[in-house]
Amino acid sequence: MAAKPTIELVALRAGVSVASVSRVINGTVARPSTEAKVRAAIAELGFQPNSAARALKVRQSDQICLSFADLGNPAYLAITKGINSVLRDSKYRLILTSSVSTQDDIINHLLSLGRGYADGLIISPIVTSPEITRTISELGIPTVLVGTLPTGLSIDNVYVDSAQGIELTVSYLKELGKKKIALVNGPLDTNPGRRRNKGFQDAMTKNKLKFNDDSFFIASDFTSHAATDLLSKSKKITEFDAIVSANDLLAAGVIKSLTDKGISVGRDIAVTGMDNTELATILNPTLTSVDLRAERRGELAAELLLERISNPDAKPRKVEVQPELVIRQSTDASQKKSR
Amino acid sequence: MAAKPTIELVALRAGVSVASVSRVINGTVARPSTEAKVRAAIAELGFQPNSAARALKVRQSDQICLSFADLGNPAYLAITKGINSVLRDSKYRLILTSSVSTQDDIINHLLSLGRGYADGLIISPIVTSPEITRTISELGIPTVLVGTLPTGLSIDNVYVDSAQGIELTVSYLKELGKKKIALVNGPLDTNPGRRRNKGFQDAMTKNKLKFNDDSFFIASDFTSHAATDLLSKSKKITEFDAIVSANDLLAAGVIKSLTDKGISVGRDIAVTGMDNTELATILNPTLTSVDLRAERRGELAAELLLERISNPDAKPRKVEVQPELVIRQSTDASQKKSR
DNA sequence: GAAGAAACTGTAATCGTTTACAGTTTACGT
DNA sequence: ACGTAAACTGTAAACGATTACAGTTTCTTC
Repeated sequence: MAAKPTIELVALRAGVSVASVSRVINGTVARPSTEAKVRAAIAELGFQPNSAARALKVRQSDQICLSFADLGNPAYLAITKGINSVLRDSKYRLILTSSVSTQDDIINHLLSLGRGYADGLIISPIVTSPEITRTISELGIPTVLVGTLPTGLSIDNVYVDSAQGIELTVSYLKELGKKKIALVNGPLDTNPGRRRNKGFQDAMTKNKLKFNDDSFFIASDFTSHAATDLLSKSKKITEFDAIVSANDLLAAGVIKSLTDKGISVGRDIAVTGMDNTELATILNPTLTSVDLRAERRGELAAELLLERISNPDAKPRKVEVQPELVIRQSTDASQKKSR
Repeated sequence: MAAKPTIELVALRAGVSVASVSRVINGTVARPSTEAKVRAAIAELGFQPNSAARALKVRQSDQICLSFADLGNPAYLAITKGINSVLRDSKYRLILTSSVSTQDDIINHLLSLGRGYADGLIISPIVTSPEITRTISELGIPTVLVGTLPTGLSIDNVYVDSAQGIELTVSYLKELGKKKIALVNGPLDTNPGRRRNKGFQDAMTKNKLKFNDDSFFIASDFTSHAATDLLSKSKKITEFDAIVSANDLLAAGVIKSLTDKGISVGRDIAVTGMDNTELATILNPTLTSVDLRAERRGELAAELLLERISNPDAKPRKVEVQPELVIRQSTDASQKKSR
């Protein structure tokens, strides 16, 4: 390996000044003849401008930081895909900071952005405390938060109303003639868990459907195993004619438990999921699920962030994405294969 | 927002020189009294050292770049998790470069590393051409390749022998008394597709099992839909007593098609998958699958890279990970729930 | 308490770019 | 062909850290 060529070497080779080389690289004015000489020298030397030096001088890193609690979660992954599709053609690189789960983790991570290694941040905190939002605001770094945020905060925000997704599900089930509807949810000490419990209560009330404490099944986490563990011991579950699950994984566990009990899902009991992941089309029967548009939220977040970066003083925006119910065999056995 | 504090401001505040501040930050010698003054000043000002300036001076970015064709693929995601778990406690940040799929993409991306924004690279190219491996070698940046590589190349490498995984599956099926075994594979113009076809042929030959062209079912891609599309029109498939699928998604499609035909998977026909993703435990019946240890490969790749960075002249290493067959209901109906 | 060694600290150069400013060349109109 | 405006180019000073080197302080030892 020869030493890496610098802009100075290129200038020497091209017989121009370093300023001219820099200008060619950055697309500012240059006479065609100069540009040609510089480009030739760059090509000959295989020159690549040092990003640290540039970052130091212009005070921007061309990097955007992504901060999620757990990339393994398909919903976050879908968000990431959306972000990536927008950023792919931009100059920005994506930095991953996964497993930032506790409040202290998050705050530390936010503070570390003061080192200037990122021009913007897309964050979806699993917990949203005032400390966190305050730190974000004080940080002064362009930030978009994916997830629901208390009103009155001036942070760009894209979110989906999952409660509305449940409402969509419940009224659809009512139309199908279902009367006894249960909710299979994950832990209530999480944002999604709380929100979905509340959403279910509201939806049931609004649709004038009866429910009580027995209508709620709380699994130990949001996985399919948690759902099977919970339901395999339960006999009560078969008294319901429809089961709303807080996500697709739980729904998979529900379907499995019911099938094992000899119940025909889609015919005897309707089951719905939430997130509309690929799993919904793989399960047998295929799963009716609320699409929370994770990938779309990712795209929007990235777009919002780019606008924020180019116009830091604009008024913060909140963008809501509409959930969408996708009907498949688990509620309607007549459905043919669909995606 | 006040202007960001610099090391100079900290020095002023602490009543010492910038050199001392730098030394305290970097943990080199300093009198306790000096250190205390500096730390106090840092805390007061909320100082965070600028990473671009540091990177420029010390010629390292504390960033590691990850280059995958498609993060959406669960296997890549698992590798990423493994990498992340190792890098979490290091000083390194992870940069994601997803969707680097064609050879030109890869080469361009490799060259761009010349800008010095990463100290190391973990790459799993979907295609491996001599141009690519040559570029990696010439680049002189510490690199670990995840995936199989022609012998004789001096690049750190971690891989799993998927053919051996198929051999494991086939001999297990033979033990079960299966005689007519089919392979459901994805496209043959991909590395995994080619490799698995070959692996199947070898395994069948080695186990003295009969097969011919009709034993190979080639889906249009590696998804469950491709498998169902392929098999729903096929009657031949029911002539087999075991079906080896090239990954879990295909296996899901296979199970679905067979179930729709009224065949009891695990009892009438055995089905196996590959990758041992979470899906294997969710499907009904649960899926016997070869674990290719993706997360483990990620961990190893990260460890290899860290060693390479700290010791650039060491001899390149190839690390092989052993595949493992996980038996579940799709081949053995007596299996109880397992994970 | 003084000499010498050891430990620490400060000054200033440096990393590789960008860009303000001043200086030079080219283009244009007459 | 000449003057002026427009377009381009070069010099040199940043950006904010690290670190060699020399200078200073503290510690040991007698």
